[in-house]
Amino acid sequence: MTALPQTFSALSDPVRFAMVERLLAEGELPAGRLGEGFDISAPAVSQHLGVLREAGLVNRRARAQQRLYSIRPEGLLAVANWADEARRFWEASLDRLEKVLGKEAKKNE
Amino acid sequence: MTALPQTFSALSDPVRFAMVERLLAEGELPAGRLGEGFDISAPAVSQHLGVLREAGLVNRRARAQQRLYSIRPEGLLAVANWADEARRFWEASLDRLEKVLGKEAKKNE
DNA sequence: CCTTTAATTAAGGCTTTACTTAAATAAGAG
DNA sequence: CTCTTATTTAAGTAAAGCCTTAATTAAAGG
Repeated sequence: MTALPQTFSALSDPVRFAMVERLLAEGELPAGRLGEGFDISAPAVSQHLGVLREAGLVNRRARAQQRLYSIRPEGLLAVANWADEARRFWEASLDRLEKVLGKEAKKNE
Repeated sequence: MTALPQTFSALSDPVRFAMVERLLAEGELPAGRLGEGFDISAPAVSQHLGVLREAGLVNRRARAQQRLYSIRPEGLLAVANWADEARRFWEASLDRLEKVLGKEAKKNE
């Protein structure tokens, strides 16, 4: 049900990851500006943005010839929630481990 | 320095993602059991686990012929921290947006 | 020892991904 | 209209990813 692997796939490319970070830090930006600093062609930039859009990580709207991209919180929220849930799991594991260690300690008293 | 794209890449495959979830839910498991239910060969399982290990998401230890895998919290913690930081960014964006909307509302009073 | 069990490494094939250049679309400027 | 600006779509290529079978490593059991 959760399309998390697709979200992770979109974020697994360094260029796309940097684009997302840039959008987080600077807010809405046109495709052109999002391509700055990467030394790849404009079509490559457009294709990367297409992947992010497909994964539900960004919104797009038109302003004249520009296409303005912005973060779509839902996608990142899904990541945050999953990672948080994961943390609860391993904290539970640590608790179980502590209990075991506690018993071991008692044994050695 | 954050190798987050590599972490995301490791989690972008449905098989590996499921393996991580299984390790979270059940704790340490041998390679053989982690391959159950996927209809892929043992080498494929081993290669997936190699990717997870390379990305710092799992630990491995030996017990007889078995190789026992378990979650390495640091990797997932990095994801959780990043997603959390990201949330703060877009919440800040929303605050900015609300301020603008507030001004608009006053205009229309 | 020899066999079984568990997993890995090696080698090769097929598919997907990330890039390129060229062509197309679309809006504003002259 | 025509030209420029911004971006996308199309088509092709090289690299990376995931899988397979075969061979290898390593420990345990008879």
